[in-house]
Amino acid sequence: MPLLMLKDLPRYECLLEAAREFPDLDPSATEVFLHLLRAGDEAFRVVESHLAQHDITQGRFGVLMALWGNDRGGEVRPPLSPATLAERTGVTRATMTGLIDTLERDGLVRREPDPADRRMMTVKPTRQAVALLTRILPGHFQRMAALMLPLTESEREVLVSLLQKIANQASTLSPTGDGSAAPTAEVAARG
Amino acid sequence: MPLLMLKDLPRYECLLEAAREFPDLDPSATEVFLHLLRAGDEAFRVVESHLAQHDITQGRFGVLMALWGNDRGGEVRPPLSPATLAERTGVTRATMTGLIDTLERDGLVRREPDPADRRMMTVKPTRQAVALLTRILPGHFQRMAALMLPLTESEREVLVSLLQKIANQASTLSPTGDGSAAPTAEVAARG
DNA sequence: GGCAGATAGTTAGGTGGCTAACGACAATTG
DNA sequence: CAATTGTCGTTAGCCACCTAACTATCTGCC
Repeated sequence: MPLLMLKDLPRYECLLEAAREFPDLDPSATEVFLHLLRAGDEAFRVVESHLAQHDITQGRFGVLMALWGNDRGGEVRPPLSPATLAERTGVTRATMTGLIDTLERDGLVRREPDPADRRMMTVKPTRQAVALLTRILPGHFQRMAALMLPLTESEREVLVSLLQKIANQASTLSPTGDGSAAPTAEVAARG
Repeated sequence: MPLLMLKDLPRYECLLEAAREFPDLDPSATEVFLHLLRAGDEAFRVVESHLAQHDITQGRFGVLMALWGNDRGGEVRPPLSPATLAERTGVTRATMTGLIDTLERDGLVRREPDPADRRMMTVKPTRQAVALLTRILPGHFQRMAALMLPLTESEREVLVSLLQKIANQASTLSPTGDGSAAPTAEVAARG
């Protein structure tokens, strides 16, 4: 996707050298950060290129998965609104409007007004969407499995727990993670 | 950034349940995949929001870092071309054209024709770019360090090695990783 | 009832990513 | 030398992401 800054990551010696000039630079932290972004980016691209073979993008796929997940599990659940989809897939409502536009144009989704609240719409997947997912998912799962093939089960557990620590820490640092001023002030104290 | 598909990751029991329906679904692999993308995305956003405070984006920051890195280390190195910058930052040449456009508009880089090869341009950072980086970098390093604070040094080493395994595996699976047909055939064998 | 504030969806404008195709030029090869 | 082949930068068009602002509607409080 769009987030890799350096194709060839800097060697560790270069980080050590740069750390002499910048006391704030933590070489091992920087190294983890760069490897995290690179691994995430490459894993993302593997899946993305597969979805592209079915003429679908990650954003649209996420919407279809959210809709599909809502329609499974026996119980009858109310259809989802654009706002709910935006929240579950992690994009803004404005972005969701665009995604639903293209999905609707391609016949994968239908918009219908919500009978109870006239501000709201409901979004429902069409049969073609279900058929498309049925075609895509096996290969999608195979690729995720193939990506993790080099890792043993215990390595996977370790990796998940370490990634969770980073994600939790990011939540406390990020503006969306609430905390607002406190972490910024602390981090920027020396800036 | 744009790569998270599910804000709240599915619980492991749901993955186990879904695996009964989809024999290709490897629950632990899927879990690692989702955590990897989420952690990468959140870490990315932490840094991105800091850069945004200085009116700069990740893509532009990457270009400036590449230019800055080229001008350091004593030796006189020839200025970089857009094609080289594209390769080092991992985007296409077309994308680099756009990035350089906005950087030039904002007075952070200058384009000059290459005297030796009239197809080529050279891209040089301005003084303002150096000043901007000097302002940004301390906070940038602080944020990377803060993100990794919950990890011990040995955990960082383990994490890097596990991430490397995934990145290597992605290279063998992805179309850019050469291999072209072979991995696809293997992965799709059961599809 | 009536008005203030919150919420849903959209629109407008900007950015950055991609592919495909181009013109200009360089390098190779007959 | 001429022709082919390849490379560089750009352009055009698409998509997805964002923020900010808008309209319509609902909710709650006087």
